[in-house]
Amino acid sequence: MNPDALRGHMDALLLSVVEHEPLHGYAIIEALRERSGGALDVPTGTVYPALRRLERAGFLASEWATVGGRKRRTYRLTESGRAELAGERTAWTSFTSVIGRVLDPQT
Amino acid sequence: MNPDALRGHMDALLLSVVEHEPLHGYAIIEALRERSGGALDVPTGTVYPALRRLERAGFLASEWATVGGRKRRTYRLTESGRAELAGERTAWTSFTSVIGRVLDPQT
DNA sequence: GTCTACATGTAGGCTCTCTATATGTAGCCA
DNA sequence: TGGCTACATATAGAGAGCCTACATGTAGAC
Repeated sequence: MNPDALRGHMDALLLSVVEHEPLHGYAIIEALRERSGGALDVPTGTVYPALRRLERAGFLASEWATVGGRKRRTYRLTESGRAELAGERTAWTSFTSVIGRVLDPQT
Repeated sequence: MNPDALRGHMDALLLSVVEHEPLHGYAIIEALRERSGGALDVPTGTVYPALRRLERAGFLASEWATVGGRKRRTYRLTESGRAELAGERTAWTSFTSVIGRVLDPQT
């Protein structure tokens, strides 16, 4: 997967994966790998800064927890984040429609 | 259309649009706008450098022409570019499949 | 005692797209 | 004559975000 292709879609992926259950960074990476059937293996250097950015933007909220002696920062979707995710899904649909039409014109 | 979303897909768009007929930069911008139903309005500052990059990469070849007193640099797809475009189309299909699966898991 | 899995984080680089600007021709209109 | 719009190409610099590489630490297995 070409890294640049993810540009501008990472937010939607991250928000989507914590939609129904709060997860910490490491678990988010694993969830992305699982949901994508192994195609998405996003490095920590991408995910952690992105999560902080999304929290700053108000789309995520986090709190620390200690599980099995290890510290985790668990992120959950805020109301604002839920709205953002809905918007991202709509944008994704129109995005694929537009690009798809250009790549394979039904002429 | 969020500019970042185009990242990594611009090449495919540009190659696709000159697949069946050579076009010059200005015409390429118009073709993208038409094919996308007006959704894609790519600025010249994006297209011209991108075309040169694709030519340097060997995917496009260009030659100058003068039409109606105006100079045009017309780009055509090379054999290498044709192969690249095919690869980009395959990549696009798997890309949309992967992201789509993460955004809307059929769980 | 070492290795792997778990877990978070930052610094710096890289690349691409965008905005803004520059340059010039052709044609229309007042 | 002057101004406006469409046509046509090009570059400089900014901005953003994803990546590589590195740093740090715990827990458990062998």
